[in-house]
Amino acid sequence: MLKIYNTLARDKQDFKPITPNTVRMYVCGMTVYDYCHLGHARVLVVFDMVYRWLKASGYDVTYVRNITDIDDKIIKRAAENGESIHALTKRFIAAMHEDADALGVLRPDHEPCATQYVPQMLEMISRLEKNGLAYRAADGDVNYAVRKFDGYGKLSGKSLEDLRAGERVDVVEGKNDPLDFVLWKHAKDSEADEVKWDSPWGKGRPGWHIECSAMGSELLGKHFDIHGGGADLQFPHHENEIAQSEGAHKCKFVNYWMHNGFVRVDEEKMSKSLGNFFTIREVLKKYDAEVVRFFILRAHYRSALNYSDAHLDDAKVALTRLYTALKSQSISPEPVEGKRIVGWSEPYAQRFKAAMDDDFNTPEAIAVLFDLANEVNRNQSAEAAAQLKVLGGVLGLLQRPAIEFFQGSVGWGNVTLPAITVSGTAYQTFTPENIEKLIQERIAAKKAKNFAEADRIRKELLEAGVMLEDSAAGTTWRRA
RNA sequence: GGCGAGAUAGCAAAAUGGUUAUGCAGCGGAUUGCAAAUCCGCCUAUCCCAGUUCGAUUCUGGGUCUCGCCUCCA
Repeated sequence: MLKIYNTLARDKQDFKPITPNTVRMYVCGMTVYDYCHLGHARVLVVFDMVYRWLKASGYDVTYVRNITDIDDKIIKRAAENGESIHALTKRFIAAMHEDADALGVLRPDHEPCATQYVPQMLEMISRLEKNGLAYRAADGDVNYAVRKFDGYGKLSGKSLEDLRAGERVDVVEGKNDPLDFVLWKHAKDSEADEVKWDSPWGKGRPGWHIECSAMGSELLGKHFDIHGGGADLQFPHHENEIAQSEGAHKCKFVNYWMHNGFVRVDEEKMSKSLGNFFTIREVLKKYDAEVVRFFILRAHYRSALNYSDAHLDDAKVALTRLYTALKSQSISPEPVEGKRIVGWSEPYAQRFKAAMDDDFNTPEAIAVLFDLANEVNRNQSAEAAAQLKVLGGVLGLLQRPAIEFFQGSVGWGNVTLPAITVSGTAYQTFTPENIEKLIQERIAAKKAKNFAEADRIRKELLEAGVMLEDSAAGTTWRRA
């Protein structure tokens, strides 16, 4: 049985869906005003893994991941760029999709944009007002009256007293309580029409938290199974979502709250405000996207994950070992549209499943993959290789032809090298064809027992980034 | 200041009241023309101090250090 660490309970709990065999899951996605960084990559990959595991476990899953396409930062950035909100968000939504696709992240079933759900948000704010939980402030904003909601703080483990005692809660004019948060922001004269919607409280735009409550209940119902996001959303965002949803609908909002840990740089949280972030596309220039995905899944989703080139290098070598095992065997039958039935009764698969069922313990599941690779290599087992590929596929890994992983398909047909001259011919361009010719030259040299020449070719290719490997079956190459 | 999470070998990272995690690196051997890859074997570990226990890295208490949330943040 699947166990999930529930932030609400601060403990692992048996997962019991509200409706048998179905899971309804909502994850807080991106605010689209800039490129995604590695922290975003982690949320994308982690919950993609959760989504895949739930499906592999036989659940009928509805996965919603929202897009915040209206907020202060977006307005500010659009103004700075001198472009419309829509043009800005459209651009970064496309960029986000590119990044997510590269990382092997499946598209969610729904990807709602906040601006498309303003009526549902207004409806919810009206309910809150009716239930005595919202009030109109002097400045025209509509705020949520936190102290009127019994149980505020149950997710984050904070009490209103603790929060008020905190040094960092500023008194904000217009709020009855410093902790009250905005549901509806009144329009300002300086703002473009594009960010103004009509409402019973005058023109304005939604506060940040309300979109998730409104879109969640619209697409998944008032009460659903799983809600996820980065650990920094636990408070206040998710706490406020609970207050809004339960305050409006008077029923439980979400059964299981999941939060992934941060990506760090030098033991510090990677974040935009600290400026210590690496965008996904930046990293993908240097590292294969699957290596990045593997790097993320190699750590447990709740623990901190330190980013560094050394760690990515390490992940690359480790993933190479898995692909090497796959390369040695011809795997048949090929998966049909990525779907192959997993034989869960097999011992390795059982260990894999037990690991995944234990709060998505991907490091343990990946350890099983390495044991399987050893099995493949030791016994030349095509069966083990097939299983390795299937189980890897459950994590969204190992699905490319091994040769593609080793030789890569991007960007190096045109790289010019210091010429490697063999038998009077100078090879100066880095193409698979030239590499193949050099391999043939080397084979000829070897046959002639001219090992010095054979070693020279191998060495010069290695310096150019191509590693040759001899085996009984012939010589193969891979990117070093 | 309030609340919370964590400290595992050279690095990364799981698990566990007693028995090999796993990957990388390192060492020895097999294999190879030499390498690489692979296989076999080996080496490094549980922050500190008490307590519970036949036995603790694992449980309890205290300490030290690190990180996070309390402000936008995945």
